[in-house]
Amino acid sequence: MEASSQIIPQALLDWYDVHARVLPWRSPPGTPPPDPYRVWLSEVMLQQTTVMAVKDYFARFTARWPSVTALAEAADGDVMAAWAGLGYYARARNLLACARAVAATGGEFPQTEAALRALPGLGAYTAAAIAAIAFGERAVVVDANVERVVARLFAIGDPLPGGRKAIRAAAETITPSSRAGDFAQAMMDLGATICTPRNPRCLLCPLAPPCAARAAGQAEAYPVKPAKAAKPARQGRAFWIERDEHVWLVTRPGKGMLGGMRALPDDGWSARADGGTPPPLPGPWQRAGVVRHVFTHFSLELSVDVHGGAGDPAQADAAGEWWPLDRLDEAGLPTLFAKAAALGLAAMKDVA
DNA sequence: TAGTCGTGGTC
DNA sequence: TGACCAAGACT
Repeated sequence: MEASSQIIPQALLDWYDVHARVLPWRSPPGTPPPDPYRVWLSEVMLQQTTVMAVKDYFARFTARWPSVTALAEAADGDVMAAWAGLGYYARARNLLACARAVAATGGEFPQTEAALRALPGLGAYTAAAIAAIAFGERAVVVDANVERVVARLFAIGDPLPGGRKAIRAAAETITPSSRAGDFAQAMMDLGATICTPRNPRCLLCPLAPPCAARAAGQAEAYPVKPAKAAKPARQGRAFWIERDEHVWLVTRPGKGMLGGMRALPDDGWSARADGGTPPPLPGPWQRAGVVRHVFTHFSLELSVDVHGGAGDPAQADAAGEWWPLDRLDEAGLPTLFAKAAALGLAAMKDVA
């Protein structure tokens, strides 16, 4: 590697030695790497998710399942319920699949980027990140932070997603062969705290001297992103059926929206269309309220209706279970249905 | 390649 | 207040 290409990583690592964030899944700069299990778990949780949101979940998961073999032996429903509220539930399904694959091959994570990439839920970013952080491999780690830092550093104006090829090539040129994990985490810390999407703090940036976008006074203009499509507004209904201090809950199909999660029965709303399928019991139904929830690609106005009659959905050939109200917080409802359940619960209390 | 897939914080 | 965004993966 030429001397000039080491200036950037060296400046970044010097900055990281002083300013590294202290995080539960991280070891301090220049110290031995953390347990690969904790690196893997944190990386999966951090996909498209903020550090603040992950912290509590990481603590609960590691306390309950201290190793990958312990997690591999967990029941599916327990893991899904523990993940409830964190979002992108395919990650939890893949987490279990990955833990079981690792446990089945001896309980040790593979130590190379290529082998990690083959595991469920580990894409290009996560495989590279684990290889670098847990095993010290010189892997080119490119997440949204790195994309932003590199696009600005080299003033790469090719719009995403096509511009990712040029960004990756540029990232390759500044990735050092030593301290691979620290370098990757330093890039992400820089992107999270200094080289932010809006109002970057260039005056505090250790990479300001060589930064091409900064020199042009155009840091915030990079990376160039395409305009986003408008979100459709959908409508649907959820149904609260209460008997003897229990509520009727279903488990959603394994794939698709909120897949594998417990939920209130609903009318089949989706990103593509409003709901419309009939309720699990004949009426009368009474409107308890409306929940407004915004997903990544659509918004939903979900009416919550409570049942005011008799009948048993279990005898109406519906798949589900009676869940005790005093343990509702253990049901692992995703946020949308947790909000809906709060309305249903309150409405029934008012009646009583 | 482009669409799908959650949630909560920020400005 | 709404649009943007976060340590992306999968199909």
